Amino acid sequence: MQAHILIVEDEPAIRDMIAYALRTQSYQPICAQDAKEAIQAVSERIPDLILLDWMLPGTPGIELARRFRRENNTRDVPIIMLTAKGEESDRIAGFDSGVDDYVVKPFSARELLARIKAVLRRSRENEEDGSIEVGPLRLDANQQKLLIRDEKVHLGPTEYRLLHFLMSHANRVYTRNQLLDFVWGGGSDIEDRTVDVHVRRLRKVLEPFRLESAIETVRGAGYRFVGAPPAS
Amino acid sequence: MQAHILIVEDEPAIRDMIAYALRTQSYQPICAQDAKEAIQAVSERIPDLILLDWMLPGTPGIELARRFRRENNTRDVPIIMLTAKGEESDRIAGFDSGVDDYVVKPFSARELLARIKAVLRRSRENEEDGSIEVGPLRLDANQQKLLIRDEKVHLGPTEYRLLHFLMSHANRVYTRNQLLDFVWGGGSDIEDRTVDVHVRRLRKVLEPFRLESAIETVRGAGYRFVGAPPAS
DNA sequence: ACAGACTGTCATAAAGCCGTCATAATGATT
DNA sequence: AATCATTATGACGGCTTTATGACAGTCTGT
Repeated sequence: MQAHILIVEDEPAIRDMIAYALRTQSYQPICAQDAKEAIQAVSERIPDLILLDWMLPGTPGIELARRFRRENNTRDVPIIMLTAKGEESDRIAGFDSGVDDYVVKPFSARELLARIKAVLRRSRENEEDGSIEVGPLRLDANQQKLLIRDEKVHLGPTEYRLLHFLMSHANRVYTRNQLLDFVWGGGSDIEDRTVDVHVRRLRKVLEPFRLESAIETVRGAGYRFVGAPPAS
Repeated sequence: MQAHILIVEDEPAIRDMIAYALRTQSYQPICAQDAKEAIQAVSERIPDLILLDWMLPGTPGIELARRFRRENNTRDVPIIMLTAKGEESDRIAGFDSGVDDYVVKPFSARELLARIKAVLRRSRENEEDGSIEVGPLRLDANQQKLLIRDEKVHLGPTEYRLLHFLMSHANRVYTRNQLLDFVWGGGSDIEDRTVDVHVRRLRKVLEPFRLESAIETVRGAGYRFVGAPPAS
């Protein structure tokens, strides 16, 4: 079944370029110039993926993304942001609003298609459950299992929840107490140093895969899960 | 070949949302407000799947599910329950065996569609006689017989149903209570530890074939049937 | 009513997980 | 460099969850 992809982009040249590229890969593009048209298009058919320009006349893209995330019908439709320049702060705001990926302009058709393919695959794999995939790590919600590069790894319940939380809030620092609240649940009067130990256990699990640095220590603050590989 | 899906739901907003979501995926929705309309609709055309609200005015959903299961025409139509906010006790209160899956409100369109897709796929696979084959295991629907590598093994009714459920929902973890719902049928006021014992009995049966690890324990969660062979 | 097959519950053994602590290592500050 | 503060690490005992074997009640068909 052909995937329908909604393009929300005001610049006609870019829009057409994308639409053309999509068609060559047998995707079905649907075009919208602005937020209004996008909403209209979605009401006719829920797309399988949305390409959303960051800078839109009228309603900014980020606003639209939030709106899609709020609606029940579209909550789970993956969104790829098209951002003008690689403003770090923009990207962070985008990820915060639940955007799945972003591509920085100018981008090549090949690059865009690769991202689309990856996001679609992920969403197909996760559609039956609440799995999370970040880099080579895949946390399967149905199975309570962690898959690293197709290898099954066993996690205890707490480790599972901790990793799940960190992965679904990647690139953001959490203090030990925040983690205790979110992962252990409030009320539990647990020594905050206990978090260290569980982080340690997670890292131990990741070690054989050279991924122990995925969980970073932020001295004086807490811990952070970094999604992007250290391809700096 | 469009799949026809009957929606039995009294809340118009939810009904419409579902119908809309179904149409976007080229399913053919048929709506019913209550048990009476549902029966009427079924008599006109047997749907490929039924979405059944748990709380219905008049005849409760569970009652209707039982009825569908009794009738010869509808015995094999898969049913997905739409249960109100995840009160475990609600489900325990009256799930009947034979419900294929359930979705907890509020649910997203994508989640529902994923479940529908999965259930339809399963039902197509088992369309013939209800037999299931996973790896070296073959469960014969006619007789309560399990064939392991051409050797027939006897199972008790409960063991049979438990294994049948696990095999037809392979690779997914189910809590003891979910298994009680699906396999024993709700309302049965049974100690959840009983599930352990039946799992034990199944494993014992599988042991001579070195297949006892086909049913995995997920600590803190429940049990899972793994389709892929463990080592070999 | 009897034999045989099944099933649910319980007690006990085993296994797995978790939180804490003591100590080493690392980083920051002056 | 010395000292203080923060984090990493390994070990341990307790506790919770599962596994397992035994047993008694129920049901079926004879």
